[in-house]
Amino acid sequence: MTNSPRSVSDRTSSVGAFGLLSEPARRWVERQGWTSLRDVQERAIPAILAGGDVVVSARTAAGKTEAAFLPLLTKVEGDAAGFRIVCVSPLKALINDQANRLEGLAEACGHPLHRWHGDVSASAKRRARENPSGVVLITPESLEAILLRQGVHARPLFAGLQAVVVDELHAFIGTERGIHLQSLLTRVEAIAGRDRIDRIGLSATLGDMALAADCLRPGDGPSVRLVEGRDAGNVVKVQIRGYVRPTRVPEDAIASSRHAPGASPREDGSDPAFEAVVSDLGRILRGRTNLLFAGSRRNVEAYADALTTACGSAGVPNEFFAHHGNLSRAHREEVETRLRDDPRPSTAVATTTLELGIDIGDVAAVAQIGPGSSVSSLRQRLGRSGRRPGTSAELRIFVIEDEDGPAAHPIDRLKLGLIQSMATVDCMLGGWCEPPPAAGLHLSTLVHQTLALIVQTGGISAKAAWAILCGRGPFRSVDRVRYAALLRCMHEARSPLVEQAPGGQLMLGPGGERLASGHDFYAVFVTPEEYRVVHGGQTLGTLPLDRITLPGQTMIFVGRRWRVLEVDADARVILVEPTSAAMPPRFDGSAGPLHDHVVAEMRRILSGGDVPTYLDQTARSMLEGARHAYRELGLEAASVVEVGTGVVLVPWVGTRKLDTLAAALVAMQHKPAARRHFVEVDGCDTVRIRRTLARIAGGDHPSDAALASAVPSPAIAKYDGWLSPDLMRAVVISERLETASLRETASRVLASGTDHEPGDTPHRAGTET
DNA sequence: GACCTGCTGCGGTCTG
Repeated sequence: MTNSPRSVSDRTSSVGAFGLLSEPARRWVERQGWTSLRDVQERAIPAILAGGDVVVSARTAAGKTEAAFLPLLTKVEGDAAGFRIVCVSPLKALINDQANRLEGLAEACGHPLHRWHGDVSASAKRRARENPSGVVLITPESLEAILLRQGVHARPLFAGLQAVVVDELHAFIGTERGIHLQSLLTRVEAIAGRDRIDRIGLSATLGDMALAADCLRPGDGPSVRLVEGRDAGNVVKVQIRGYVRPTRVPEDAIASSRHAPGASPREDGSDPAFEAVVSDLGRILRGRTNLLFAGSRRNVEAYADALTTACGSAGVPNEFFAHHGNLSRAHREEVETRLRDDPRPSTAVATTTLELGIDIGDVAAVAQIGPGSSVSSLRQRLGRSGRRPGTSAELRIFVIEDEDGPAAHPIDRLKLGLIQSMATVDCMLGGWCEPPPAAGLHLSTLVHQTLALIVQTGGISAKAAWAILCGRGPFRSVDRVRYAALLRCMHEARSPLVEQAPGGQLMLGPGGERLASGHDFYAVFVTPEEYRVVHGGQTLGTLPLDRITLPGQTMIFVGRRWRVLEVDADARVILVEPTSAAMPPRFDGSAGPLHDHVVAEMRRILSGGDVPTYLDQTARSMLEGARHAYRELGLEAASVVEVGTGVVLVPWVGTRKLDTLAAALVAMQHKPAARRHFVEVDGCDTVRIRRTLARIAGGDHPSDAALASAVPSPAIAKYDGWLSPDLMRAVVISERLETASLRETASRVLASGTDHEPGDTPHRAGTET
């Protein structure tokens, strides 16, 4: 948006939407010096002025915020007390960004703007509560806090509400927090005594926008109007670079030649493949502003440290800075500010923390270690680069694969990290991205919302609670019978969460009182307890509590090396001092689900013959080797490979179907382990597994409930622990498994192996070369 | 075989 002598009103082509705005809003636009409204604004303004629910989608920095607030502030009216517009945002940092952006516009239109989140002073919130008006920017958790703590007194705050805006709608889709938000919006409508209050969703462009509409108005997605920004994306330059990690040398060889080049990869950084990646990263990224997505916090620390060290060795100033969720807010803001405002080149080495809409400006290039978690994440990341007209987005993916060796697992020869990277890129270039998971039962969050509704109302009948949460709200797949079962197990907990008063009203039991009065009740997600890492009185960040840390131990953190001085278990503080040698700390976590479509693309790549130009020389020869191994392992024909004392099943399906197959095999007395792309079954041969798979394919397999019982450690969500085994199984069936696909998955493994009837000589994967 | 997000109100003490 550059200054220009010509204002919007001079241009007849823009008079359409511009002319619909109120005079103060038009004057504000002119004062910005905009020469025209953006495409998405042109089309969103009439849609929002017409009323009803609207999803506005466009790429980052396309002007979505103004596209929503120009028309909303134009039509908001009435002098009665109460908030006119509530805008819910997933991050405190985004609320602060938005407030700076919207303050002038809101003021010009005569409406006050309130920020409302945990870092906003209690006095500012009290002022807003006592004199509610205009626009409030708020987090879901703070909205929950208002409903909980104000109870019936919250009604005047929302009675005159004219619209709800959901910022970064895509960040809520398919998540537990998204269900919470949907329930909150229903409760706000109920407390305002209104059937519907207009909802405006601001979203990144997704593969299927109908799913965003369903998220904005659960149960009535088709009534939501979609406005998609048409700003053309810039040219994308992609490269996938391969790196071979040499085979681990035998133990005695390590003992005799510990420092020999090409020896076994070690965690202290003497892994030659890691060093080659670091050296190329330094060469490619230095001198510009970039993002490097390293995948895990541990990798972020390892790469940031190695790149910083390399800068030191080269005698140049450091340009590489770690950024992840365990680092202090102050440090992260410093990195964000440097990326955005500092002319000096810098690269943030980050996890997913820099994927969301935090304003860091345009970066020159995006680099990534490994395939990443999904196509939609890759798209978000790439959207950070090449936004200026005339520039192109640059993406480089660095993939390390082990060298084929005598001790290697046969499946490793397929180079699935490289193949998944290629599949993810191909899906993205083809315009596809993952849809959110099908709606589950979300009973953990229903436990939370039931408690919250009781606190908010001071007591409510089961019938009325069901009507709001399940009838109108997001828990539509929970019928009255199942809700009664849920209330029963909430009541039968060792310390009851709910009790029934003589009049039939639901009240909190002692267990419910304890949960609802706790500080962490406002959020529906769990956070593990953590130690604060402190140096010289400054908090550097936090580390998970379960990590055993002892004085004298060294670690890499914030991209620098430290020695632990003291661990204070009571205060949960780790005191550290700088040191010279260290290893990155471990964090825990598990991988997210892989979609069927990406896995199908992987198979297409392995069975195909064309070599994409985006591969570098090493990646090309890796692909050639992987295709050779694919044929040699017989995977063109069969999806069963004998390995060691067991078999590997490769049905080429995504995580949920793979987990379902593994659960069925457990229930049928096998010993499977579901890996990222395949299932390993120990102590079993081809004949026996084919017999089992044939039974499954024929429909002779355990019931859904038996499959759910075979899933290890099913409790994941915050209040899962309060569900009965029956309800927990129902949750697992609806959210973790795809039982309807089981017969087909088994058939896929069998059907591709029609050349190998039971009794045929099975294909034997040689571990010899 | 990963990541990220959030948080009230009250009563006490201190300061200008």
